[in-house]
Amino acid sequence: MDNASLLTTISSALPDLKKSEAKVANVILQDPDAATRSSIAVLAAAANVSEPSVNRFCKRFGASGFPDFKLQLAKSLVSGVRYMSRAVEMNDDVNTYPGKLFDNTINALVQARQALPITAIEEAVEHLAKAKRILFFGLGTSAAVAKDAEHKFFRLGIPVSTHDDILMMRMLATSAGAGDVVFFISHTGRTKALVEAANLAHATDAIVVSLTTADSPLASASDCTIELSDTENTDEYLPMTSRIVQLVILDTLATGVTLKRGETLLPHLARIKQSLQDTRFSSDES
Amino acid sequence: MDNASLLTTISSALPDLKKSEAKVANVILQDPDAATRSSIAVLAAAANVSEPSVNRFCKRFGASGFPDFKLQLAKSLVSGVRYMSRAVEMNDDVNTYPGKLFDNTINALVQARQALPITAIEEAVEHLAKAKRILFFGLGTSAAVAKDAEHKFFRLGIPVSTHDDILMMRMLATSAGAGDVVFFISHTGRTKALVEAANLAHATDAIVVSLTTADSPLASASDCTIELSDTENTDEYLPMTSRIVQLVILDTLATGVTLKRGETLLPHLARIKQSLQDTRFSSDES
DNA sequence: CGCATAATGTAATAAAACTACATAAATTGA
DNA sequence: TCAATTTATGTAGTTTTATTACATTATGCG
Repeated sequence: MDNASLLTTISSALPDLKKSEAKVANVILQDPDAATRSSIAVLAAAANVSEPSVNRFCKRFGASGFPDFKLQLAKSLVSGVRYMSRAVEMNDDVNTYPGKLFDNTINALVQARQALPITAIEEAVEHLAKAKRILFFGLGTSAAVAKDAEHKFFRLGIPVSTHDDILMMRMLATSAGAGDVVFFISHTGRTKALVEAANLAHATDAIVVSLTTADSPLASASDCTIELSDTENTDEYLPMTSRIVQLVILDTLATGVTLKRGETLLPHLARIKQSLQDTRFSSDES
Repeated sequence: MDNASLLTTISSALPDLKKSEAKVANVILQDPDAATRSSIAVLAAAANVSEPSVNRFCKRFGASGFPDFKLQLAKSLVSGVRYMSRAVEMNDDVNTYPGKLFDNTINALVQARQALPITAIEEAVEHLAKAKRILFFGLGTSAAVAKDAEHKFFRLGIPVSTHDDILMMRMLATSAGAGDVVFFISHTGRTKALVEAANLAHATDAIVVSLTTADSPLASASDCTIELSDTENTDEYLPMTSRIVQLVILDTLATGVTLKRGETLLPHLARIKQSLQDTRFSSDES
C-alpha cells in the first residue's frame, strides 16, 4: 500500500538521488497535481533536465515508465488529500447548489467508508442481535435518525422504542437492565442531557452503545462506541452530511443483525412487506 | 465531484450512448483497472471500435482526451467504491457488507445527482420560501424523513409541523389554506392514507408538494412533485437508499430557501446555534 | 425511396515516450 | 595530477500513442 506514500517516498529518497533526478523530484514535489497533467517534455523543461532523465526517474520509483508514474502519482494524490467539500455560496443558483450538496454528501460517505470502524460495528451487532429490547435515544437532528432506526429494527422483530423526551430518557435509562441495549445517537457527543442519561444507563446492567464522535463525554459513558470522524464544517449551520453517515451506519447495524440471525429472518421481513400491501394502491390503479 | 463516481456515471449513461460508445463503456466497466493500463489502440481493439470512437467516448465524459480519461478513471478506482449495487449476501461477513451498503448508498446518490429534477426543486423552493406554514406528512420510514425535514425547516424560522398520524393528517389537510404548504413524503407514492390526505389538501387553497415517485397517485394529487426515480431493488426488504436521497433533496430545499431569503437568515441560524451552546459540554471538559 | 443527418471508421498528422548511443562529469589509482 | 574508468546526463532517432480532418457508412425522416 504505497499509494498514499509515493510523495513521501520521493521526498525521503531525495538525498540519495542523482543531481538531475533531484531536480525532477523537486518539481514534482512542488506541484504534484500539475505533474500528473504534464507531458514528459514539459516536466523535463520545468526541471531543466532531459526527457530520458525524467523517464529514468520514473523507473527508479517502480513505475514502468512516465505514463505509469503519472497514474500512480494521481492515485496517491486522491487517497492522501482530503476530498474538497464545496461550500454553498450566497449567490449560487439552482443549477449549482443542489449538485454541491449531493457532492458533499457523497464525499462524506466515501470518507466514512474508508474509515469504517469495523470492530465497533461487529461488537454493536453482537449486542443488538442478543438484545431483548432496544431503546434509541437522540435529540434534535439525531431524534430523526433514532426514529429511522426504530422503524428499521422494529421490522426485524425486536422490541424497540425511540425517545426524544429527556425525562422519559432518564426514567428509561435508570430502569433499564440486563438484555436491554440503550443506543445513543449524537453528532457531538457533548449534549449534557444525553450524556447524563447515558451515565444513568451505564450504571445499570444494560449495554450502552453510542454512535458519536470519538473522545466525547458520551463515548466515555458507553460500553461500545461507534466512532465517526468529525466532518468538516460543511455542516456549519444545518447538520447534513453527518446524519447521513449515521443513517448508513444504522443500516449497516440492522443488516448485521439480520445476517447474524440468519435465514429465519427473511420470511419475517417478507411477511411485513406483505402486510403493507393492502395499504397501497396497486401499480395498475390510477 | 466525479471522483468516486466516474464508473457510476458511465454505467447509468449506458442507455443513452451510441452503439460504439456503449461497446467502449462495457469494456471499461468490465475491467476498469485494466483500462487504466491500456493504450487507446488496445482498448479500441477490445471493444471492436476505432480509436477515434474511444477518444470521442472519453471526451463525452468530460475528459480532455484519452490520457486524461485514464487518469480520472484511475483516481476514481482508489476510493474502492464499486460502481454497481451489490446485494448483501447471506454469508457476507463484517468486512464485506458494511462496504456494500455504503457503496449502494453512494451509487444511489450519484445517480440521483445525475437526474436532479432542477425545475421541480426550483418550484418547490419558491413555494416553501413563501410559505406561512409548512406541514410535513410521511408514514413509516418517510415519517423519520419528515421529522428530519421539520427540524431543518424549523431552524429556518418557518412555522412547521410533522405528522405521522393519519387522522391528524386528514384534519390538517382539510383545514389547510392559502399560505400553507402541505409536503408529502412517500417512496412509493401509493400509500392510500397519504394519497387521500393529499387529495383533501389539494381541494383547499394550500399548495401540495410531494417528494415521491413519478406517475404515482400521490404525484397526481400534487401541485408540485419532486420526482425521484425508482431505485433498484437494493431496498427490497428494508428501505435504505431511497430515503437517503429524499433527505439530501430536503437538504437541497432547505438550502434553496435559505439562499432565496438571503443574508438575513444567517444571523438567525447563528443565533440558534448559539442557543444550543449551553446544552453542551465544552470541548475542554471531560 | 432518396435525402439529410448522425454515427463511425480510415488514414494522415502530430504529439509523446522510449531506446540506443554519445558526450560529459565524476571518481579512482598510479 | 592526470589518464582510465565508471557513472551520469543529454542528443537524436525510433516507436508508440493519441488526435485531427475527412471519407464512408448507417440511420431516420418526409
